[in-house]
Amino acid sequence: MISAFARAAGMSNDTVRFYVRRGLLHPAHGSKGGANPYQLFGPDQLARARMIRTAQALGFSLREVAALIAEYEGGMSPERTREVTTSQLDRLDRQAEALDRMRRYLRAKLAWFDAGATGSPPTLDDTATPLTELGPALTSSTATSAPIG
Amino acid sequence: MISAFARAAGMSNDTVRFYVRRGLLHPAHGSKGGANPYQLFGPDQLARARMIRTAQALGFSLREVAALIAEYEGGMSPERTREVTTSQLDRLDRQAEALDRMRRYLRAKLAWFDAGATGSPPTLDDTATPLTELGPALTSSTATSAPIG
DNA sequence: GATAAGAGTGGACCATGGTCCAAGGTCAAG
DNA sequence: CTTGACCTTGGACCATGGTCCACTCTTATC
Repeated sequence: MISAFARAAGMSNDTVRFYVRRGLLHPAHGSKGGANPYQLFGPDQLARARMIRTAQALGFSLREVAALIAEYEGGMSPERTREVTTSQLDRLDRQAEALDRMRRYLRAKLAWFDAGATGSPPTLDDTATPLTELGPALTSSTATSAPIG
Repeated sequence: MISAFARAAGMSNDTVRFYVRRGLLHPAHGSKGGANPYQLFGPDQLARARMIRTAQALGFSLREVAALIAEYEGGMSPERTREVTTSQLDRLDRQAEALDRMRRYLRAKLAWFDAGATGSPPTLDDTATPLTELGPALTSSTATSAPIG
């Protein structure tokens, strides 16, 4: 039953089918269903589904997730795997930095709030780590200070 | 000059215009340009552009970023602001957890690699914190263990 | 004053990640 | 053998976040 799996994975049946079509999940095929046989999802696929969600939440596109999975399942050369892993880690490290800054800011804001919202509010101070949409490279943002335009 | 700004912000002119249309940036209008006056972007808008990128990288949609900005610029009631801030922080906390797990996994993987890729490879161990696509609520994923389907 | 560079507008177009039918097959229960 | 629940496939449709293009208007340079 695809729907039991979908429920367990926290996604819709359609999404599960979508992922199967995209090659992100590959269920087994049982004897039921005649032509158009029913799909069978084992615990491995459940783990995979969760990994997809996590990776997605971390900003990976489905295409990237597919690569991650291929790598995870040993479909690549060791060198390439290392390379991919390193760059992913890099990206996540930068993301963690941005995340921490944002969290600090929000916490400071709440604290400021609880202290009566007096004085000047905290600041995001976004001058460091611009992180261009998680792209592979950092943007060399030349921080101009005079009104641009 | 919109293009100088766009370059400084690390996005295309079209993207800048897109954000302006979406109300995420609001440039001043100078005397130049006759009808269709030219847009002027000050340093505040640059900071804002960077904030947008960061928030986006953290998984916020443009709609959410707009809310964030409205809040940031004092367009909401204190209560509502607190509420929004709290839920954002919550979400980021969960995301940070997922991120750390992923980073630990990748680091372990690299270490395992450098140690000669011997024995069993590390595991993501995704059983905790499913985080349904950063959504507002956690999915109550009843972890079934037998083949589902 | 001609001309190129750059700005503005409006609308078409695109990829991603789903979501939603409709049509038809299968299965378990009664 | 009918009924209802569930499956499959195929294709249409949708929101998001841009990107591209054509056309027109300014502005700066010669």
